[in-house]
Amino acid sequence: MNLFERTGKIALGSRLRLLSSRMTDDATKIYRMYELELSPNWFPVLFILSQDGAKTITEIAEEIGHSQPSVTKIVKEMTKSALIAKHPYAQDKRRNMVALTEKGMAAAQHIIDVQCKDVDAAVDALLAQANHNLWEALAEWEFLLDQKSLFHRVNEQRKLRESQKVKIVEYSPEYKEAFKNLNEEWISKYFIMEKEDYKALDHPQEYILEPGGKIKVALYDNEPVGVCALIKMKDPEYDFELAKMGVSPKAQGKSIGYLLGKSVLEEAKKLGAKKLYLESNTVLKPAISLYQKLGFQKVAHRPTPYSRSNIQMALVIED
Amino acid sequence: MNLFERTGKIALGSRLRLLSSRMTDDATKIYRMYELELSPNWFPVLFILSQDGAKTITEIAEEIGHSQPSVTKIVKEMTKSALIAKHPYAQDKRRNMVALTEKGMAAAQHIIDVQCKDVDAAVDALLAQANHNLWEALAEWEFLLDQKSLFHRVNEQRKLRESQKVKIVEYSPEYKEAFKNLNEEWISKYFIMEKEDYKALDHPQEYILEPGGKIKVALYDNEPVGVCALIKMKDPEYDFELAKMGVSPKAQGKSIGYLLGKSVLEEAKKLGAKKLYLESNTVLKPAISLYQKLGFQKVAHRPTPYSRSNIQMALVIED
DNA sequence: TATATTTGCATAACTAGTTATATAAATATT
DNA sequence: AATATTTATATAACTAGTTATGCAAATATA
Repeated sequence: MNLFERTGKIALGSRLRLLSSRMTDDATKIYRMYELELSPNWFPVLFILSQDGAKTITEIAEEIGHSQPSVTKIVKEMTKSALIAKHPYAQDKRRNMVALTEKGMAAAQHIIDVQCKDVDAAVDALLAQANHNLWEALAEWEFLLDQKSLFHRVNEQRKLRESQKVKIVEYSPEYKEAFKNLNEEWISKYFIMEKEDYKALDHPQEYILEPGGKIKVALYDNEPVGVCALIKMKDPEYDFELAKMGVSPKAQGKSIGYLLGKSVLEEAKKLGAKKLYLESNTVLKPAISLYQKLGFQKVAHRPTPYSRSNIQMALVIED
Repeated sequence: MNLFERTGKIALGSRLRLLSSRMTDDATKIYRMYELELSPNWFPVLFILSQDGAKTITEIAEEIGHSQPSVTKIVKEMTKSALIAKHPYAQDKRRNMVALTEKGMAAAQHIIDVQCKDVDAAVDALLAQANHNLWEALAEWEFLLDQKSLFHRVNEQRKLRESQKVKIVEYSPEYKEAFKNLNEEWISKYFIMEKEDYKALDHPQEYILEPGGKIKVALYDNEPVGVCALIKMKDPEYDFELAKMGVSPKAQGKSIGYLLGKSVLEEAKKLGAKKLYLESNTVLKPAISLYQKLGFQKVAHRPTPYSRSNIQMALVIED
């Protein structure tokens, strides 16, 4: 069986490279057949100059999707072959206006009138023989990858898979140590532990659960890797505070924060909460964006026992 | 507008290269994300060794479609990373059996079990979003190009286009010189001019046309570039001999010989001929294959006035 | 107006492959 | 058995691009 059928889609890059090198090799032969003394890789530059007239090297590079040094090199070669001439640009001495010479124009005209037509016809005949249109498929991929890169897409898949291995469970005393450690880790990394922290982390039973709050624990391979608390508030406006969310840096990239948040939100809904509150600090950018993703929005400042808090957010729970 | 839409299919190679380099760049990032210390271009070697066990460098190169030096290089790098070990092969000291180490096996297993799955899922999702299936299209192109290369296909188109500029016309005295020159050119290149040649080439009117034969001339840009004669035979078996076919080397690659042959065959049919004959020499390989393409088949030797003739062919004209 | 930043281009060093060629071992031929 | 050819691998030189970096000119900013 074909290598690519065996490896699967992961070899798509290789497969494209192989086909493209095959085409490039044939291109060399094709150019030789038409007896124009030019190298196939000059074509994009030749074409763009024949259509758009004089251009700077940087403009050409942008237009044809090459790097600037690549165009510099091609222009140098084409200048040597007298297809191109450089014209200094009075208004801006850094720029070199690059334009086709008479010979260059003639070559471009010939290649466009004759060679392109033959190649077009040959490729069209090939496309007609195939069930799946390669040309259109390439255009679609360019478009889709512009919107979201392959890296981005693979990363999403990875997260999805990893997050399926994460289990969110109810707090029980066996997680007491994890609850403290996972929070202490980030708090002492960015700030310092405060009195209020010790109260809640050392005595979750008394300070969180008994007053009517909840704690959720994220397990990965049965190890606790994330925690999040829902703390009952004595406030006419808010029912609960989302707090003490900590995720192990070792377990990042598995959407654990999101899964914990979602689970806590569900819990709040079950408990009949109407509005949730949280406090954070703007240096914790990933946390803030997670809160936004969960639906929290910034609210005006209100008194807080934590000195690290410089942003407050709220979420209205919908039915 | 997109460059590729402007240039047309001639830039297919460029388009493939650009997409493949985009994929390769992302592949580097993807490999980094999975924190396996391996380079994406090692993958085909890693994969094939994990599936097929030990192999020589040349075997791997063949399997994955790379050149042997490319595999030598990859194997060297992978050996340095302790993924691969070389085992001398007792029966043949030139060979190096290359196999994965424990570490290599583990890396392969991980990449196949985890990374490939994520990439597969991401690519499948992409393919599902597109109307034209890139993966299938690539497979089809590989198959179609195996059958006939792009160069071959473009050459066919060029010939087709060029041959449309060729006009086949009836002989008239203005072409007398061309008739002689075009034949003398090839005869004196491969053989020497014989008495019979001078008779026919110096006096086409008397020796060919008046006895009931025909001469056709191929014009390109209104210049005679090819000639072919149909000579009446005094033979119970054959009606005409196809002879004195000459095409200018400058006008090759335009299917002129074929067009002349077809035209002469049509003429013979009009004249009620049942069977045609020709004599040639096996050194003239393109001519022999042209005659075969026209339908002529080799027949047993019969007396001939030409010393250069070492093959005889015949064609039965169908109604 | 002096200074900092940005821009356009050239150059160097790198990448991932290629073809051409050298060398030694194995195999075929005389 | 000696010699010629083929095969397996290594190495060198090339290709067509890339990124990184430096320099000078132009533009923005203090």
